[in-house]
Amino acid sequence: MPADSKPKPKTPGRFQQALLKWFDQHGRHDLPWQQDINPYRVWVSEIMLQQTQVAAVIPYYQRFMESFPTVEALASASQDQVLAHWSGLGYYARARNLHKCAQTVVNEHNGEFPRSVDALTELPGIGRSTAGAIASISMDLRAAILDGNVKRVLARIHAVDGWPGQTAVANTLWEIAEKYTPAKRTGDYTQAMMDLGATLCTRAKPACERCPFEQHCIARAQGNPTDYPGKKPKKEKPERQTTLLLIEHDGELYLEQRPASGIWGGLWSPPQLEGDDGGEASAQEWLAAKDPDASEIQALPPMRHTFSHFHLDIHPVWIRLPNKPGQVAEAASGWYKLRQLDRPRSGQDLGLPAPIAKLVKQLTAMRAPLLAPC
DNA sequence: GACTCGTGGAG
DNA sequence: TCTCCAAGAGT
Repeated sequence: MPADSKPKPKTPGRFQQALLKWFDQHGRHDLPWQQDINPYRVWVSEIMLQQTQVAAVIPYYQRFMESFPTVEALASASQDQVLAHWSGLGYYARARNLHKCAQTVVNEHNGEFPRSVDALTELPGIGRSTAGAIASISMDLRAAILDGNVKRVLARIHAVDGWPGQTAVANTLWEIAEKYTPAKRTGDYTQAMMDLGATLCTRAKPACERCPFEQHCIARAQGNPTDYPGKKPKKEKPERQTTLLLIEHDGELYLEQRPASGIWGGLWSPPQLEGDDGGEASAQEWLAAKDPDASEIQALPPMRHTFSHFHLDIHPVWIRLPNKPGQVAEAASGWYKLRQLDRPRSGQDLGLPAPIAKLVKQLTAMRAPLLAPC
């Protein structure tokens, strides 16, 4: 059934008033990015919050703002520094785009974020919804958003069928979102919709009895709010294997920087042998070609890791080079040498992927006596 | 439109 | 242990 033929909820004016009243009483007003609001702070928060829950973002946001309090500070930082602050948060293209965007704002916009949705969308990492959030929350412009919370709330109120990943469904939701977005208190309205979705109109157990729209929600009337929005079609996750070479020499672990794009782009990791069947045999082969004199090699327990679109079995191999590191050390001349194995996520100016950080921590625990901090 | 891109919490 | 998916955007 097309959304247009369905009964419509209350008029926009009533809708917004009810929502804002609820927001004033029950909304969240103490989040870090709701203090000292300006375009820079809101922008950083919105990027961090993409596909990431509030609780996970808060400590990252605070550390980030402490190190990069202004767009100028961020623009003049190195990419390694930025990625180090993002380490463990995931979706690292966000950090690379964030850095690039800061430099664009400083160099081409006089250090000021452009004051329109269209101009904001031109910037790297800022799409339609994030632009709407920045414009409405930090600039008090009338601009709509359509994040996961708003999609869920609107899909339920209007009983919009289908998965929002489909363009037609998304277009329908955008239309509704634009229609409801008020010209006054737009920032509060935006926050209110997200708060409603995050705290009350939740995915699994919506608290309809506390919702300001209870009497006007079609999905509630139908008795099946959790059927909205429609689910994403399932897909099989392919299996991948990798051998991770934990090469240690003279109390240091060798790390190489990953390619700028792709998974963990720009982050640092022990060298990987990708696409093989994994394990000690392939590591032996690799090592033999590089350094016949290598002393000790030991396979560690494999780690299974699930990404959003594939499974990865990591086969770590621990290689301890003799005092004369030979050709491996030569090959590794451009590599980073990690000394503070016990603190892979602090006091460093480069980023490590979360599973790698964990592994390094484990490795340290195994051989702590030999690798005391210098 | 279909893929790619992380991580941790919830169930 | 496994699936699902959260304040999406880029290719």
